[in-house]
Formats: sequence, structure tokens, C-alpha cells
Amino acid sequence: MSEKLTPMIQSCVLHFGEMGSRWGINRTVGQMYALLVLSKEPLCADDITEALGISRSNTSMGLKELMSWELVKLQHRPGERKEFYSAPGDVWDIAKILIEQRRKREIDPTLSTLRNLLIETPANADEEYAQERMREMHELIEMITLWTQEIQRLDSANLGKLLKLGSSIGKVLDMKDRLLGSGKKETTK
Amino acid sequence: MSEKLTPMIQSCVLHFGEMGSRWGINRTVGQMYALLVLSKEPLCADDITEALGISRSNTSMGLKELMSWELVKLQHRPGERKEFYSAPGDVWDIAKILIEQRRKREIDPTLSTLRNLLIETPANADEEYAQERMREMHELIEMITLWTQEIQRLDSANLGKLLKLGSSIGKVLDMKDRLLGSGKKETTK
DNA sequence: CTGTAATTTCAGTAAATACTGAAAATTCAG
DNA sequence: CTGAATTTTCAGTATTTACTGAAATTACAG
Repeated sequence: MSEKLTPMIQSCVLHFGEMGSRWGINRTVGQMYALLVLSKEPLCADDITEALGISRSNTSMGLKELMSWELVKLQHRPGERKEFYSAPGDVWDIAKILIEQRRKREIDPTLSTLRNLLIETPANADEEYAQERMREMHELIEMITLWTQEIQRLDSANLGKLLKLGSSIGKVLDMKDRLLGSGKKETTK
Repeated sequence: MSEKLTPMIQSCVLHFGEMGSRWGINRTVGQMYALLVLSKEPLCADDITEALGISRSNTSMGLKELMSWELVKLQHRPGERKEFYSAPGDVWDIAKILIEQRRKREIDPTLSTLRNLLIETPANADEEYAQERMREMHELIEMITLWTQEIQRLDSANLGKLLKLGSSIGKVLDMKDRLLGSGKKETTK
């Protein structure tokens, strides 16, 4: 991290690099992305290389990674060979891409693995128990995925509306419960 | 991974080790946890050591890690020195712990970092733009955190009820919209 | 208490991951 | 087309992360 970044932007870039690394994303790639998100104008590979003080080839690999996640868009300027990169202008769009990509890469394969194990016939009591846990996992993950997909349908504007409702989700769930659900006890603690 | 695991359980353990490593959790620790979750009876460190074919000290460190995440409970048997470990019996409880821990460890510090950067006075147009993006990030993360906290209040039984509703969350949100929201357009796409 | 069974610690090492520089490949302005 | 600008690749290296074995510590049955 050598050149040109103001302390404010540098702090943010460093923090998200750190966060990335805790969530299984290469630290430098995390920094690159933070930089792109915080930058109004698209950046070229050299901009990033210089801003983060890394090698040009590292930048190239990181950008490739970000492209494979579809987190970054490529742009050309007329009459210039150089390529410029930019992040979506809306953070909710970014979140949606992240969720979607992780679903494709990790969640779906996990569900598939679990399903394959669940169709096997348990060889003994241990496997029977294990399968029961796997069934619960599968169910939970599938449910969370469904929820997530519903929520992802929201656009940024409507998300904002929900935001303003603050923590009234509990009420919404209660409402749903009363209108659709069976007559069980409480829905929110 | 040497001894005693049936192919079915081994597949699952390996898969979750892999998943762990993609989400920033040590592969071996992931395997250890899968093993504990799939096991009806509590396991002692030697059981894990043997099942995964790792060193006793590695097991000790992994267990320490799992304890620090509060994902695992320690038990003693009367008249025995040995310590036994078990995972919560309900996968939703596990998910809640994971969410809560990641919030404490990563989300809260991120929100705090963002807030600190947001109270600074931007030094130029670039910083002004960057701050705007940070504001959006903060808002989004905070909102997701709030939602998550609400949903976490659900107990397993009520979660199950929601599950049965399947993907009708869209309807629920629409309902909320009609009942609480302003008269804007659509809520779900 | 004491001895031993068990756990933890940690320095050293192994393995995995990330990064670099140089060379090859690509792209497009001229 | 051509060649200079730019990007990509990749073998080698550096860094980080994970793991081990041996020694130290702890805990408790007797």
C-alpha cells in the first residue's frame, strides 16, 4: 500500500481487505474491490497496482478473480487500448451478486452433496442418526436459500422502504402468522 | 482421515471441511465440527484425533477454537478425567450461534470502522464520493443485521412453520407493504 | 497429597496460499 | 499488417497458515 491513497480511503480499503480474508477471500482482492467500490471513476490495472503497492501481475490475477465473480465490469475508452474496471454503483446490487455467487459456488454443491448422502441406506444406527442431522441441515439451508432468493428480488428502492421499517420484521412475521399460520404459540420471542 | 469413519460420514465431514475453508474457517476445524454434529454421542479428543487422522495437539487447538466460537459444549462423565465434546442438537441453534459470532467478530467492527470514517470531514471530491458509498454500505449492513436479529428470535419450531410457507415470503412482504407501507409501486419484482 | 491420565502450549516444520518478475500472448492504433 | 502498449501466464519464491511432537501443565481418582 504505497501511493496516493488518502488515510480515509486507505483505512476502508485495509479494513475490507481484512474482512475479505476472514470470509475466504484473498486479502488483496478484497482491497482491490474496496478501492473500486469507493472510486467514482473506473480504474485501470495500473491505478490499482499503484494505489495498493502490489505487482502488476497480482493486479491482473485479482481482477480476473473479480471478473469471475461478476463483481466488476470492464469498460473501454474510445481510442485507447487500456481497460478500465468499475464496481456496480449500488451496494445492494453488489450484495446480491455476492449472495448469488456464493449460492452457486458453495450452497448448491452442499445441498447436492447432502441429497446424495440422504438417498443412501444407512448401514447402522450411527448413520441413521447422521442422516437425520443431514436432513435437518439440508432443510435449513434450503429454507435460508429460498428466503434469500425472495429478498433478492427486492430492488434498491424497495429495500430502502424496508430499511425504514427498521426492526418491525417481528411484527410482519406475527402478522403472517396470524393470517396464514396455524394456531401455535408465539412467533417472535 | 484414517480410521473408523463410514464412507457416508466421511463424505460429509470432508465436504464441510472444504466449505469451512472457503468461508474462512480452518478446514480441519470444519471437519471436526461436522464430525461432532453428526455424532449422537459426545466425542473425546482422542475420538476426533483418530477419526480424522490428525495429531492430538491439532485436535486440542481445534477444540479450543470451537469453544471460543461457543459452537461446542464440554461434558464430563462421572469418575472420569476425560473431557467430552458435543454440538447443539438443533441445526438452527448452530446457525444462530454462527450468525451471532460472525456479527460480533466481523460485522460490528465493520460498522464501527465505517462510522468512524463517516464522521470525518471529506478532504476532497473523491473522499466525498467514497463517504457516500461507505454510508450506503453502513446502511445496508445495519439493515441486514437488524433483519437477521429479528429472524434469530425464532425458535426451531416456528422456523419450521416458516419453512412450510416455502417461498411465500414474497406474499408476506407484499402484505406488509400494503398494510404498513407508503403507496409506492411494487415490493417484489 | 500423589501419581498418572489427560490436556495445553509452543517452537519448529510442513503445507497451502499469495505474490513477483520475466516472458509470452494479445490487442488495437496507425 | 505491424509493432508498441497492454494484459496474461506461470515458474519460482516469499509469506502465511496449519500441523506436529515433545515438554509443560493441569486435573482429579485414589
